[in-house]
Amino acid sequence: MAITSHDVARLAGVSQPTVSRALRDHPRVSLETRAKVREAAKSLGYVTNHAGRSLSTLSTGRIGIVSAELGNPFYPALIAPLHDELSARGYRTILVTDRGSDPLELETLIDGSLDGVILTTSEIDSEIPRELARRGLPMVLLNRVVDDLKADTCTTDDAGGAALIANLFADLGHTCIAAIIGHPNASTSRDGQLGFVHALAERGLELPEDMIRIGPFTSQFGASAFRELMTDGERPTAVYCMNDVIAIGALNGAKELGIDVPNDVTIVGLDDIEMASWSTINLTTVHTDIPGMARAAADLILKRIANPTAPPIHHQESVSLVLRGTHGPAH
Amino acid sequence: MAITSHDVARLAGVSQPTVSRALRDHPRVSLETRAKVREAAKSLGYVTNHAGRSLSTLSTGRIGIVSAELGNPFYPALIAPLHDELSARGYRTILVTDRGSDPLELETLIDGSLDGVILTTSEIDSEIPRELARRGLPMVLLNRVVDDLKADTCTTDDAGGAALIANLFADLGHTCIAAIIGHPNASTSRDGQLGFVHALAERGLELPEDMIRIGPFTSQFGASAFRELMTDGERPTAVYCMNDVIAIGALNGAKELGIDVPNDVTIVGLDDIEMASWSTINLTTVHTDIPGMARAAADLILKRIANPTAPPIHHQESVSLVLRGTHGPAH
DNA sequence: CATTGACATGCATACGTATGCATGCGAGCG
DNA sequence: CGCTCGCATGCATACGTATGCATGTCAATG
Repeated sequence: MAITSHDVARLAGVSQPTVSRALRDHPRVSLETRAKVREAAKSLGYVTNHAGRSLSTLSTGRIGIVSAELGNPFYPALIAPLHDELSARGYRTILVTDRGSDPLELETLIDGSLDGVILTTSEIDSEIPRELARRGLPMVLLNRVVDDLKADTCTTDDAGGAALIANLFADLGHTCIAAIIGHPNASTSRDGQLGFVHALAERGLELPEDMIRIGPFTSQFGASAFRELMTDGERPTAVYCMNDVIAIGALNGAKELGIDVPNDVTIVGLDDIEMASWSTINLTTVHTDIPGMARAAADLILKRIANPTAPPIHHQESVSLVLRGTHGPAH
Repeated sequence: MAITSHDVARLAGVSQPTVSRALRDHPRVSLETRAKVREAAKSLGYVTNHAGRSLSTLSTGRIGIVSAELGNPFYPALIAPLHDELSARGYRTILVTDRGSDPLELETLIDGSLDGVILTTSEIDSEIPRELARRGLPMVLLNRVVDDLKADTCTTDDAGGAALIANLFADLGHTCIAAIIGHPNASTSRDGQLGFVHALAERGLELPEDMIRIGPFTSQFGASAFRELMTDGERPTAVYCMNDVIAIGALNGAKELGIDVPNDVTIVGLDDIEMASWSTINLTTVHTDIPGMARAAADLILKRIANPTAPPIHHQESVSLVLRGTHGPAH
């Protein structure tokens, strides 16, 4: 059915190996033969079969990107530049959407169809990165990290970002402070929370238990957690949200309750996704260079593929405060 | 380096073909041997090599989804249920992000590494679907369609949705009506525009040239087009946006200009993505059953793979109006 | 006890490509 | 004119798995 290099060889009047060499510009094929083979291949519409090539070369030219939360715009924003960078370096990108407990996913990563894997949504106790490490598959942990694993990582300064916000709150005179935090098995949540609490403490402030809400990284959760915070017990005057999606959910919750932001309450996010800059949102948040982080991760995985035994590299992207319209002084 | 079925065979004391059969529960392998092989495979951590299997069976168990605009939340919302449905039916999903003129992309689709392809962002004159058709690769056109091609399609009733909006505008008494439309080489744009103009005409209304803005499906374009419409010449009192992302951009533009929605102007979108229901957005729009459409597309591609020569099927998803907070009567 | 048949397994090979090695050819040199 | 060398190409094979066919074993049957 499909056209093979044997078909091309027959048409060009050469052997199959010569076709293989000619199409990849092997220097030991005469220019004349190369042209003849090229023409035959073109006229037949020949495309090198991936399974055959991959079986023969024991490499695939494909890198997997594992992401669980495509619905969170942070991830598409991360994946697009990753794809572009890898593509420019001659690698194809396979997006593996990790939808929870699908055992097929792990197999997809280790069945030999990928040269390397970039994990973006690992949890602290994830088995997948450990299994990949065990099998020696080149891997980069992007964004979220896993404990006690010798692997390349590429992260943002979550603790530093949280500290920026803690100091902003302190500068604005807030004393009753709340936080809406992502699930704690994401390293970003853990590091952000620790960084936040630590920085508050340095300013003589604290984050009491009942001012913390923990849940998924969704706007729905942001909204419901915010409503809870504003209706149960004492009302906070400033709310730190672990990412922009949660923060936007909190803004939705405020709208529903008729609470004015920033006059009644300050809401701040983290990531600076594109939506945060929309006029209808106008969220004060912490900026990270997402494309820059993606390019660094692309670089790391290619280095790792080239040299599987080099010591692990840890790249950390710096952060900066973006003051927009959702913060204000304590009243 | 990697474990092969030969290694398992050696450990289990059987031949390689027996390993192959045992692991796939071939009935002609004794239960005893199956257990022995399973144990050997498990202890070695054996995973079937994809290239080998694919080369031998001439099928891959993988379906490609081609999407260009992951940043538009419509597509992740479409891809997630597609992935789930295909996964439940035993197929893996490969997301191929089509980033414009990358010639590698086409090769990725036709190099034999996919059993079928679902195209979500084809343009009317796209070469890719035609090339796939020429090569007889099973294919479904989802969301956007291509002219003069015998292929399965799965679309929403774009013209019907646009007509719902036209009638809403007419019912509300609007006479000065504008439209912000996506690029015209997307079939959804063309059909939506035609349906809109036609339905307006039936109500004795029209859409003048200078009330139309055409551009990409982004919120940035929605905002800039809206600002133009409100500052050049006569001001429309109702603006039809070709999708929710553009509509939200228009809302941003309105905010920047200090224009009140819906008192000063009516803005309506199309798709009913999740963001449209957020309290901070609260967009009046047209609802489509996105997961339902995805499931239908999954069904179509699997049917097509099972029977490549059956006549093409055209699935159309119906639509309904969702009245929220961005429409109002003409003043 | 010989024959048949069901059943379990192994052998050989195919899938498509890439590569080490051998071969053949022509030119250059002594 | 014969030898050597370089270059272009073909041959054989490897990559890992799946499958048609042949083979072997054992129990049941006449």
